[in-house]
Amino acid sequence: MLPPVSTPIELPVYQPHPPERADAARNRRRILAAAERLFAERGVAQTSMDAIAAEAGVGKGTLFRRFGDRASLALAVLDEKDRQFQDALLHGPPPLGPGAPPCARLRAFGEAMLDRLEENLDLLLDAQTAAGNYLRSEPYSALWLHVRLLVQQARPDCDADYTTDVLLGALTAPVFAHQRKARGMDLDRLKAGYADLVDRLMTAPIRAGVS
Amino acid sequence: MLPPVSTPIELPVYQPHPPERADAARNRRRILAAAERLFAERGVAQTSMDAIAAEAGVGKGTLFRRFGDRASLALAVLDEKDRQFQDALLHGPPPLGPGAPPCARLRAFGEAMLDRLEENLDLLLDAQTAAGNYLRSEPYSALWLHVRLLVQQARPDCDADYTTDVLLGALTAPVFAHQRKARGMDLDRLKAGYADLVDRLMTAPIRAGVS
DNA sequence: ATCGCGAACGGACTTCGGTCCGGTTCATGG
DNA sequence: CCATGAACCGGACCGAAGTCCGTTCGCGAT
Repeated sequence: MLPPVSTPIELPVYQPHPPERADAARNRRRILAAAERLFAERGVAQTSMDAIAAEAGVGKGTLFRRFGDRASLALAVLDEKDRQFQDALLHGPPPLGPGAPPCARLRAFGEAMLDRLEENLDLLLDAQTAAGNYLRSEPYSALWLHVRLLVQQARPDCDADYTTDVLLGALTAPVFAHQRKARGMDLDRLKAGYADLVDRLMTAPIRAGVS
Repeated sequence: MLPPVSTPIELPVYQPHPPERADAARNRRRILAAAERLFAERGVAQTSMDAIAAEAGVGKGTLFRRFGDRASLALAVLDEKDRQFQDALLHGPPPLGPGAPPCARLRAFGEAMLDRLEENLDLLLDAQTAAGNYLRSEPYSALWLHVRLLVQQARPDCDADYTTDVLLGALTAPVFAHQRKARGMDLDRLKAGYADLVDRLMTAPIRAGVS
């Protein structure tokens, strides 16, 4: 039990970003602004990369140089939008922020994430549809570490890595979209379901035998 | 508590498939064979739809007419490969098949699914990377109903729909790929984690309060 | 102020998934 | 055996993602 924390291949090395050139910074801002605008006015799925480049007054090559691919751009736009969410987690008031017991924080986290999904579903779908590259992204890693820490505090006797994956897997954009749209489950039901999930995972008897 | 089973928009109507024309059937077989061959010999990701059409000696239009899109083709190929898995679930020996207690069947199901993921990861990644169209597919629905039934039997006092999503969410191709490749978790650890997940979800105290 | 270099730029180009539509083929009724 | 129309075929075509590479330009050094 309790397998070691695996840091298998590459741990997140500090990247000393050689300082960004002035025009590069300008273009990055332009691109993000253009993307945000177009996403808002005609929908994420209806917006091509060419259109964003044009709207930003920038070549396509520049766009891809800075953001790599469509999913990463979506992620970057999203990142701007919920930077506040990011540090509500770290420095905000309880129960989302520090100060509340870990279980309560996990529940609050789920609720906040579900609201976020409801709010930015298109963007999140786009960002997560790169066949798992999303799971390697920096924003996801941050969420993962956050949850993992809480899990470890609340339930030191389980495989925290795995449990974290389960909890975050339940807050995935495609799953959420399906629950919400195809099955018509409403937001409150999902919140209740998640809260119950946390409860059950965190309060279950230790290593229950077969049933 | 216990929200009603939602059958929101369209329930699966029986489609009386007007009988398939001879040439159509022949081409479908050719395409599946070609796809399987190319996937095997040069990898799923490296195989374009054009290449499959060419290998099958068939026009591109035909390919897309029969399978709709890339993900669906992957799913069809997969379906051929694990038809046996499908009915091991329904008619095979316990604990996978009927006869064992639901909890045991859920654990066996997870183990089998993980083996399946290990075996056909590329194919499954491809099939599931259609931004959630996979979740509407027939094979997925079958798995979902299977798990849902077991959940309901093992734990009649919870939101079975939601719990089912959680259990299947933990067996998703992108998550599996990330656990396996990026984090280097081995298969046994995942199996243990899933079994423990089932245990915790099914044996947790009823409606535990806050902690 | 000038120079030189490497990073940044941008748009033509390639690739590939997916659609369209005119021509062909299969199955059925006469 | 033939007429007929529905279903099917195939490849030209399209739009969008992502790459390439010759050109430009910011910026530290002289």
